[in-house]
Amino acid sequence: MAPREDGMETRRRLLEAACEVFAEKGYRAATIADICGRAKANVAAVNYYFGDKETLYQEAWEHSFRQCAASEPPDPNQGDPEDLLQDYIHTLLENFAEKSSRGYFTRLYLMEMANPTGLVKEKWKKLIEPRRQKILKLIQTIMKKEGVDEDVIFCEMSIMSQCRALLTVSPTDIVHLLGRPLSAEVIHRLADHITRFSLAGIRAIAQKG
Amino acid sequence: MAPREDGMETRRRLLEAACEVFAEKGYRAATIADICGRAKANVAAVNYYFGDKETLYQEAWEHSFRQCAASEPPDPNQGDPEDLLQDYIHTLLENFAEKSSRGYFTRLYLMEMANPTGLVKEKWKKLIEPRRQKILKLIQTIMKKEGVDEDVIFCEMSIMSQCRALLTVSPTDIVHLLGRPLSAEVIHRLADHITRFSLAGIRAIAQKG
Amino acid sequence: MAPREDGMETRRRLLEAACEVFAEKGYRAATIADICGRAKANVAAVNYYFGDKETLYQEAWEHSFRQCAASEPPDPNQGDPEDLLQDYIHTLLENFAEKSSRGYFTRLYLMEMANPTGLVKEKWKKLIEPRRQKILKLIQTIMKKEGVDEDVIFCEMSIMSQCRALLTVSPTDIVHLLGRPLSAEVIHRLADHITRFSLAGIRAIAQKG
Amino acid sequence: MAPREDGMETRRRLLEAACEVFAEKGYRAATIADICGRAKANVAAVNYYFGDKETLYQEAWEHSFRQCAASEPPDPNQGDPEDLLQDYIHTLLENFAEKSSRGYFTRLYLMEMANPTGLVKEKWKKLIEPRRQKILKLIQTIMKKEGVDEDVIFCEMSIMSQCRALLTVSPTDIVHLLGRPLSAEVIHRLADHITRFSLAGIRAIAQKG
DNA sequence: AATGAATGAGCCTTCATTCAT
DNA sequence: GATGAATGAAGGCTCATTCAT
Repeated sequence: MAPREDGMETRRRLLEAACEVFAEKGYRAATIADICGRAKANVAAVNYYFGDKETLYQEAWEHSFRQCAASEPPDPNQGDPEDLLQDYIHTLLENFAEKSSRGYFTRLYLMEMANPTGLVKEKWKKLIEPRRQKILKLIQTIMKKEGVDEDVIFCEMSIMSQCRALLTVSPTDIVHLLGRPLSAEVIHRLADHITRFSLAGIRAIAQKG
Repeated sequence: MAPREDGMETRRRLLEAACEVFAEKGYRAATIADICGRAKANVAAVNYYFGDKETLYQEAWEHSFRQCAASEPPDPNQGDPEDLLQDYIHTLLENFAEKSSRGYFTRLYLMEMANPTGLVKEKWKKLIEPRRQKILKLIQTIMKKEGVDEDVIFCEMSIMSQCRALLTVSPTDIVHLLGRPLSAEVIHRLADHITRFSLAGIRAIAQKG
Repeated sequence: MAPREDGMETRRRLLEAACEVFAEKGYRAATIADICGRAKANVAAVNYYFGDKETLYQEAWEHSFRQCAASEPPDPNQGDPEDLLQDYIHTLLENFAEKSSRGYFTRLYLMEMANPTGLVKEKWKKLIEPRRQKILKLIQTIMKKEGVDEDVIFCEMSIMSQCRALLTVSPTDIVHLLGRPLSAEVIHRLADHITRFSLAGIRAIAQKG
Repeated sequence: MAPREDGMETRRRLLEAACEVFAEKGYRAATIADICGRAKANVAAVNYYFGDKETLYQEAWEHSFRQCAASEPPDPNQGDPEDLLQDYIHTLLENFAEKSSRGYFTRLYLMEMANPTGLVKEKWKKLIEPRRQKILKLIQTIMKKEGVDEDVIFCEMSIMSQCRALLTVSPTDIVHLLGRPLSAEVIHRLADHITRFSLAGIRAIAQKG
């Protein structure tokens, strides 16, 4: 009945749906039936195209990461390091708040951190680590350090954990925490806050010795 | 083999096991059979003592929180606010790093934030909110503000999210991130880092106006 | 703590509660926990006093029957047979409509007919059959027959099934069926109807030959 | 061993088995495992085709009703009303006595009346009520009444409850009650009895005013 | 004598996966 | 190549019953 739509089209829809559902419910709570339903595909489609749920999750993880290219960290040499950090924080937070497909990855990422499935260790190394190295480099530059030492690592942790905080509050809690819904404007102010707070922190750490 | 330990003993064992399993696997992935197995009790014991899995989870949440009493935030009038904050951050991180039962709560807490079950809203209000208010007060004092405004809220978020960062890294990742296992000594240095970083951040925010 | 209240008192309360719950929910849906709860007794009490759920049901069956002594059928020689039948039908219907403990038996009886547990066959023979014989005798007298033949048996069935009809309509359905709640007055009119309808029926059958 | 009978075949077998088991044991006592066993299907088949036990019960209710199409009540204008009533009563009783699948509905119906699950209210309205209206009309015609008043409703109750009486006696009891197994010939005589008894009853009620 | 604690068996349901077409 | 049909394994929950005191 349905025209032969090249197969890869169904596969792509499954991937999109998987990102959506996994990001929404987490690995365990997400069901293949739900994913296939949203992709308007048969329940057997996941096994046909991906083999099993685990593989689908891994593929969805990478897929959502690729969609989210905007969060590519800046090269420390492309401008003033502090400005670059500020821009990156803003981009990251906007990305986190994003409801569209570009926002899936950040949820998948956080869930994996808080409640690891252990399924994406390889992807993590392949996709996350290189970016982290770039951030470390940027912070190192700001701190005017020779290499990436513990201070740099700690500062990166401080900055990134603040950015992630946005993910750990549910929309309803945000109203209570911040007294209003999370508008683009509040996101912007929060990004400013994190930047100002962190640059001061970085400087304090850089000068501590 | 030895029943009749007069009830509350079995109940206590179930609660301990529940904390352990929920903290390890999350609400969904945890099974009653696993919990009862570790508590050396029958699968029906959960129903007998708690009614259902949801109630057990809620009780485990509160139980693990009570075990974690060391995290009681300081009163802003009990000494120099900055010293109090430093002490609190140290206590918190030691608590977080704790592998024993006192450490369960922090994992349960983070999982609930990243992947909410929606089952602990009441407990949250009762247990978490009062402490948060104390921290806000302490930060407000440090910032020499009249009341708790957005700056104070953002600063609290910055500090707490840094402390929680310790939770979002799995033990194996820690080796890669920090280059060595998480010793008490590293925890101490990290607490120092967060304190120094955050006090500088707070000051920068307080003076921004 | 509780004073030693003779034990048999608890047993009696269990029996009352069992009648109530079995009549309300049927054998399967009734739970020992519910019965013991209403009797303010321990869950183990039923097994202690009655051995098991089946025996409790049988005892409750007989107990509720004994409570319901008003439905003792009349002796055909105690007055005008048609008047006696009329009185009996009225008594029966009032009994059926009864909400108090006297009304339990009629529900237990009907449920057993419609959905037999097979547990009360002996009780049935011992308690129900003798009454049935009396009714048959009464009808035989009205029909001026020499003995209990098929006509008499069929007439008894006709009359009793009409009386039982009251049980097969739930309170809410009654509103729709009869257009109003089942008041004592409607019960009375229904008893009049059944009497008039049945006496005419009996006469028609008696004269058919 | 032979799957792929193209779906509806297994579904049909489940429905048949469900009618059988529900009619035999009632809603609560019937188990999905038993039903699937008789339908030679996996326990998960019920969930696959019907979603849950409740829906299966509702579908079985309607299915058994459709099988039982012979019980369509007559139109009062299609002939002599008294003859039509006689024919209908005969049809009904033959239907009730039926041991094959056509007889399931009457048991399901009576069980629902005596021990309501509350699950078939909609089906009841859709399937039972229209028929009842037809019977009421027929009785009204016989009584030469202008409309359906309480007398008509009471007469319908008297007639239908007599017909249903056949259901409330178990096959073994029938031997004791009627002195012999329920042969087609006895059914026929019982139908004659109910007709004669009821027509006399109706006339007595119609003339009472 | 009487009871709170504890258990095992069974039920309904969910869900990833497999199979025949 | 792609899908509807079908299944097995496992989980949560209920409940009558038993046990130790």
